[in-house]
Amino acid sequence: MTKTRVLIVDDEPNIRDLLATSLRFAGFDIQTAANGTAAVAAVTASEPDIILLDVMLPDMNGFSVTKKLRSAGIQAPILFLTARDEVEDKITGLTVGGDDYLTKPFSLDEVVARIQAILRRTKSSDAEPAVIDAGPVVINQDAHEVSVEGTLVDLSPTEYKLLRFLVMNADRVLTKAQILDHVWEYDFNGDMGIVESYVSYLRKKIDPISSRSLIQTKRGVGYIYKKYD
Amino acid sequence: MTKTRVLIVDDEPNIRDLLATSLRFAGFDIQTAANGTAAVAAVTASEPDIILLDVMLPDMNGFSVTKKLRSAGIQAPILFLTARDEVEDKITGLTVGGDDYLTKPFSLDEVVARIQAILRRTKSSDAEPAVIDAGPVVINQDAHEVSVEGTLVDLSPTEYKLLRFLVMNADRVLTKAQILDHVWEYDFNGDMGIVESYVSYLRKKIDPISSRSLIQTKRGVGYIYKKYD
DNA sequence: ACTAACTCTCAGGTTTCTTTCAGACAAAAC
DNA sequence: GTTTTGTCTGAAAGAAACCTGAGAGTTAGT
Repeated sequence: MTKTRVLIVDDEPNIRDLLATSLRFAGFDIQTAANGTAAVAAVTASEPDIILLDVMLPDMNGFSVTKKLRSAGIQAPILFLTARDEVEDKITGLTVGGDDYLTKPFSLDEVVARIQAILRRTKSSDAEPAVIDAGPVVINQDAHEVSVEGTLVDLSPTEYKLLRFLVMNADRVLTKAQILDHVWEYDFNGDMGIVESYVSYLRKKIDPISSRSLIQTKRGVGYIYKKYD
Repeated sequence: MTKTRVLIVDDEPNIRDLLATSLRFAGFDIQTAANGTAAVAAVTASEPDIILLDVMLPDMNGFSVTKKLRSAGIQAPILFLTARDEVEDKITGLTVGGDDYLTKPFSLDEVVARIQAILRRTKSSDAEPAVIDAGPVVINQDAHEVSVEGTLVDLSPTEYKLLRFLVMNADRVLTKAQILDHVWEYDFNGDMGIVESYVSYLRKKIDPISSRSLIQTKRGVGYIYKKYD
């Protein structure tokens, strides 16, 4: 099975590198472009399976790039990236078909999740399953629902992302730094105490349902979710 | 199989030498750089498999160096080194992908362990296995778990590091000085009595489970962990 | 505009870990 | 058998890591 090809189009080098590094680690084959013209050139060179496209580029906007891509016969789904205050006006009408959008600043874990969601919706055989079954915890990513031993639990957005990250890395210790860098938005610069807080919130919600302690503390190292006891 | 190449970037000559010597002994192929500029130059000369990068360098900080490296197309994972009091502010956003960080002062054994953990995650082929199976003692480094004859044992961070060091050097006598130098932080300046204390703690936890004495004393020399009787 | 829910920070409280030390103990030397 | 040397271990102070509740500030929904 060949890797899924992702084209990243963004004019900020920081974001490009951040996304490239993160997605490459997640197993994708990455290409980048800094503007619309380069993007159009890149897709013809090697057709990507999905495109990450910043809506505000120096040379042209999201509409123009999309139009150019589509008329060049590119059918790859697009995940639009946009600043929070541009959302309403710029995005409406863009996310047709399998497309979706994400507001900056995003969390790296969320980008990966969204990409996989799109791949799942649009054909692509090499897609991760929508349901993560990890012992007592089952996460349905399409429905955004979490159940512990069959019981549905109501989680806040951050709680959901944190649990998903822990569960996707089941049986492996994650440091607070790693959790912070993957689950929280990339521009977050608060302290790691927030991870402790959210672990505490999560435990309060999911531990009473289960017969055991699902999220364990590895003192001096981090946290771990164990699939089996 | 060719050796794993490690690039060490730190402005303190002491730390550089300490790391270089220790990692060379651990079987790595070492290169060093004293600042960000030299680091960028070094990676182009010979691409390393992993980079040890001090976050506070005289000419640029961790962000800048990382940015430069990434935009130069270097995809090698990075293990960031940082002073304890810089942690909160300087680190957030750095441990993307397979990256990780370690606070100074660290223990040499820990550096090697972290490097191997990163290589394991980033699938750099020539990686040590996550599970160390040494007779009765089995250490799962991903989960940070230790079992003796199948029974899980709960160890403190230092107990864990000590046992891992003994087990990784199974069937070889280790002097208290060696143990102190590898397991404790490099600036530790207490006496070797602490090794005795911790050996005692370990024995109290693991010996009752096993049918034999796992850590043996070589009077006048040091300690040895024997895989088989 | 009001309310509810969520995010984030902070500090007090609690638990666990580290380190030192002194006396008990064991092995080798004489 | 006694001394000397080296090792073991329990106690205890202090430090570090972690947990959690309360509250301020923000956002989202009605």
